Amino acid sequence: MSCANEYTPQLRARGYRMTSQRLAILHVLQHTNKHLLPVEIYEQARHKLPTLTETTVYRTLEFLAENGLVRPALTGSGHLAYEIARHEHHHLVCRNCGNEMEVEHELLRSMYETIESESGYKLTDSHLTFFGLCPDCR
Amino acid sequence: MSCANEYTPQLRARGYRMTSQRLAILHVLQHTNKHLLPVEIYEQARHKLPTLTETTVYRTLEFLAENGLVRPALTGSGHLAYEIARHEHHHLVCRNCGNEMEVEHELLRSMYETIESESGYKLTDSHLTFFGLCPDCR
DNA sequence: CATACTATTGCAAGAAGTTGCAATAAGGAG
DNA sequence: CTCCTTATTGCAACTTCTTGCAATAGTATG
Repeated sequence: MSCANEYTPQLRARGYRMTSQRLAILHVLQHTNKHLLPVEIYEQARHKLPTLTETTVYRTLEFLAENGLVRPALTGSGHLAYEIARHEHHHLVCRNCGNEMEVEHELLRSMYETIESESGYKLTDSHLTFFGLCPDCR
Repeated sequence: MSCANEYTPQLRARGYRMTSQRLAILHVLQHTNKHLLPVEIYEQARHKLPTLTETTVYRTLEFLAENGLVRPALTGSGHLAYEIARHEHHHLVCRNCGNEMEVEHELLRSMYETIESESGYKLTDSHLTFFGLCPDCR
């Protein structure tokens, strides 16, 4: 079917199934390097799988995010967009021109530790978006 | 009118107006210590101002957030909730029981500096939510 | 390969959030 | 206090997102 098949065993191991819908959505996300809105994913995946519905796209994205195959990110306008889960990172968005760059999760490791020891919580994940002015706009 | 009147000069200074709608919404947020969803704010503010509409609530919250009077926060289910802007802080949510605590922004200062020097961006604000397991659930 | 179990999907209805535009009302000026 | 400018609101239509439920289709088993 597709290169996205590498994900099948990951789902199986957790008792879930690989379906053509999940495959189509993963495929779209694998072949872009930016994060996409649910509608954009729907439009693109529909080319491969015309029977796909928006409902399924929303549910699938939430499902894939819970299982760590994709990552949600908050856009500047406050909407959720998704991207394939590669190395863990966060986003830094320019408030002026909208330009974006990635912030390596590694940079935040010591902060994670500080928060854990101060709070007593065991951190599992986080949802971080930083806003600012890029070098060109400041 | 209300204790929220302290905000009037802040808006005036920026060329905006204080209105009964903004006052009612600020009032609601001032008298709770948790963050509220737009619908909840609408329901509560409506008691004081029955002519208020949901449209206005959404627009007002976005406006107040842009002007630093309220802060948006992402809930566990991925929705935006709002709270009055007091000291700057972020949220730590338990993935198991939903319990929440605040993370002082101060704790993140050195990370902010690291990000600024690595990226060349000037950070203005951020949208951070941490997830994990609270002491009781871990 | 046929059967059964149940995870997953599609549909339809509904809830939440957004947008354009004409009407309203802050608040500065006379 | 009245008039004028224009920021802000309410309305209505629309888009986006969510939910319940019956139908569908992966996949394990015999």
